[in-house]
Amino acid sequence: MLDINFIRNNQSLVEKSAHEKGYYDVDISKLIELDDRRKVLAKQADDLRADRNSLSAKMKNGKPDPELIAQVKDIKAQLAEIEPELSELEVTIRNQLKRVPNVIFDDVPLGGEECNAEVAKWGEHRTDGVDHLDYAISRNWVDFERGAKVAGAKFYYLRDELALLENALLQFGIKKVLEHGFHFMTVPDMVSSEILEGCGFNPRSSQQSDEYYIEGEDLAMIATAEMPLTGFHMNEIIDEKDLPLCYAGYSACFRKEAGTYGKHTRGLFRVHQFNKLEMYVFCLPEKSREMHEKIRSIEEEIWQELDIPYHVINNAAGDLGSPAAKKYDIEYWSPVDQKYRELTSCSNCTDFQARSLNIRVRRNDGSVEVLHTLNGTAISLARTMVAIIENYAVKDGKLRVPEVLKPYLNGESEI
RNA sequence: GGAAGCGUGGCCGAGUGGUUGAAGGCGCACGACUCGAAAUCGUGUAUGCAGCAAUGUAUCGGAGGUUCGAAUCCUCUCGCUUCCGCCA
Repeated sequence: MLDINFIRNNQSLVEKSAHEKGYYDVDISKLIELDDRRKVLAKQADDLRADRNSLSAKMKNGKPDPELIAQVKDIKAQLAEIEPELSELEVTIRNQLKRVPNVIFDDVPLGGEECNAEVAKWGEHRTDGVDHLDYAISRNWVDFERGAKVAGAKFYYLRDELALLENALLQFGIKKVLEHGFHFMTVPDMVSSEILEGCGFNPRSSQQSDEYYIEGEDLAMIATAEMPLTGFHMNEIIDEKDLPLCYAGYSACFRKEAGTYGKHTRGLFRVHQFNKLEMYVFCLPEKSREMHEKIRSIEEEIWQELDIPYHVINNAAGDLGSPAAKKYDIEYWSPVDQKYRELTSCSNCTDFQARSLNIRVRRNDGSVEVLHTLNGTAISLARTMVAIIENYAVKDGKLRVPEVLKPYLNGESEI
């Protein structure tokens, strides 16, 4: 969430960003009015408490004075009138505040998805591709039918070489993130609502929530390791000298994907459960733009080494989530569909998530401020396998193995 | 799941209901000493909110309650540890 004082001082900017992102359901002026009221009440309550405290202090020697006690009781009565409204107001303000999206950077294209700007392009488009699902089924590498039998549509089994390919990709991904100084981690696959909402995801009550929730518990299955990685440092103050903190979390990811039926749902591209290696960075505010470029370059490096043609887009405002100030997507060129498809994304969330979860930095000079967080996909395995099959499979033949994956597949050049 | 114990500042660790936002130590910062360093000594060192500031106020896992006054008492709750049960 944003800082209420920032919102006060930059009201039009905040409103403009919310509008550009496309969800504009919070009345900023009203929010500021609520906070005005909160300040007045808080001041009154503080003054009353000051009176109460000084009167109480007069009775410190164990000599209760009926006169003073009566006065204190009167003050308590006044407090009792203010406090409920004050605490209710604080909750309301926080809830409203959580709904105000992060401000976009000035180099984010305005408009909707159609305004996404291509900022880089790599590789030669292949003209012939192999449909990944037909191919994988023909090799008996994937089983959606039995997946549906045990868990429902969009659940699947991977087997034999494809399951081994997934493992090889993970090993390759781990190697890459280690090379770039990330700490490899495995994480809880469930998080509490506090973490989920602090990351800027829609709450359980929301119609748009994409998460699976555990009945009777304040828990959700994670949609990305970004969730537990953000929560990792909740309520902590990190010394400046320890930043940046770079983590790469591997987890299963669970998404309901409600309402996406019909949008390229075939096969492994959009499923309810997949595995992903996610990069996550906590850094100084003035370093986050630079770090964002670094994460993007790592992602590009991965696709180049896998030799998958791609382009990078700077997502337009209407395509950004609530927490992101700027986001890059890497889309690979699908030779089957003759178009680009999303493979990874990386976002600079500035201080948006960190403020919600109270994650701060203690500067060398002793001052404390909210730090910045960023996240980026290292490798999303199911989708990457789609891209690899499309680019590397030989129709009615074997799957050629990308050079960098050979070490993890017994040195085989085809499987 | 049953029983017991414990949750205090960046960390460790004191804390008879009343100058306790909190002793002491560690760590850290600055200063002195030194050619420099180590050691030593001195000073400082939680966060939120309001305020230009002085300062006020809140916070000792969380939420309620008792009291003129709660880190200290009561209730609930969450987490951790240990023992038992169960189990990859």
